[in-house]
Amino acid sequence: MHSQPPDSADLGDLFHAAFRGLRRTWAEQLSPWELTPHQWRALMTLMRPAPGDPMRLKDLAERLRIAPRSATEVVDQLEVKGLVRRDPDPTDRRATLVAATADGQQLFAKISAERRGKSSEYFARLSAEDRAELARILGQLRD
Amino acid sequence: MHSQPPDSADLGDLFHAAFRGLRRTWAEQLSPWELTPHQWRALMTLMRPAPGDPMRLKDLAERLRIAPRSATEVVDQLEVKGLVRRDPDPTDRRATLVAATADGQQLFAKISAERRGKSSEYFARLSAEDRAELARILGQLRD
DNA sequence: CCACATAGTGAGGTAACCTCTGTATTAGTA
DNA sequence: TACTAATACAGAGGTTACCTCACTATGTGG
Repeated sequence: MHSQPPDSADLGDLFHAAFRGLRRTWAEQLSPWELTPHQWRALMTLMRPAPGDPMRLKDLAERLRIAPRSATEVVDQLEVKGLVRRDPDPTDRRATLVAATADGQQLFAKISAERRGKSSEYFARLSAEDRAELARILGQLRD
Repeated sequence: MHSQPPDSADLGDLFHAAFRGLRRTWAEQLSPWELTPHQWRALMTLMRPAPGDPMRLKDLAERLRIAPRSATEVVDQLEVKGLVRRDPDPTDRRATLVAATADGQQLFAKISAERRGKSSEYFARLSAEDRAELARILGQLRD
């Protein structure tokens, strides 16, 4: 009579706890490089299509699923650190193209390697099956 | 050659997206009552053991997995709304006991009912099996 | 009784968002 | 072609949900 199935409250709580754990782990892993998880995600997104490939601020925002204004912000931060560069879009003078600098690309490679090597990955404690399962379920939630 | 397994970056992204969705959904559902998700979680936690049961601020913080100072804050907010009351702990004059007021209990009941009825629950789009699976996997992550 | 720990809070800070407004610039219509 | 509407970005300012550090009032163990 007491083993109620995981209701929404519990799931929400679990989700909340797990997410906070993920954030904390990321923050710790990134702290040696003085990058916040947010900045890392942005840099990663900029590297997605191809390492030096420029992207409009607006598109970056879309991929990060944040408001364009918020993309401006994170690009500002990365620009100050010299990891990305803003260039005017030659085809549209309203737009600015953002691209990772050589420094940015190097840092990205270094951190990626370190993370892969360390396997201090947050999700490492899950089996491969569970990771796949989690990805599948989260995919359903996103839609 | 293109269906790479969900690597950490993807999982992190999926997680991020899903969590933001959850937050947004909650915020929308709670907005008619002018409660933030955080406040709702705190109120819910206070109702956990038993509806009128007082709890030390410190214990509330522990259950919410936040710093005691942050619990002070959310209790302040709920107190202003009259949903929660602070009383001195008779057994320890350093401590304060927090308990949901009658208003708080009523609001909790009303919102709980509404949410259950509406089934506009964020996790409703998942099958029962997937919800259980998700809970199991998230539980492993929390440890 | 004295050192130390503990409970809560004031002060102040940060990350990661947001909206609203304004200014270029481009695109669509008449 | 003129003129209006939409778009891209950034300035200003706000919010949520946290945090640490320092302080005060208590309680506890030697």
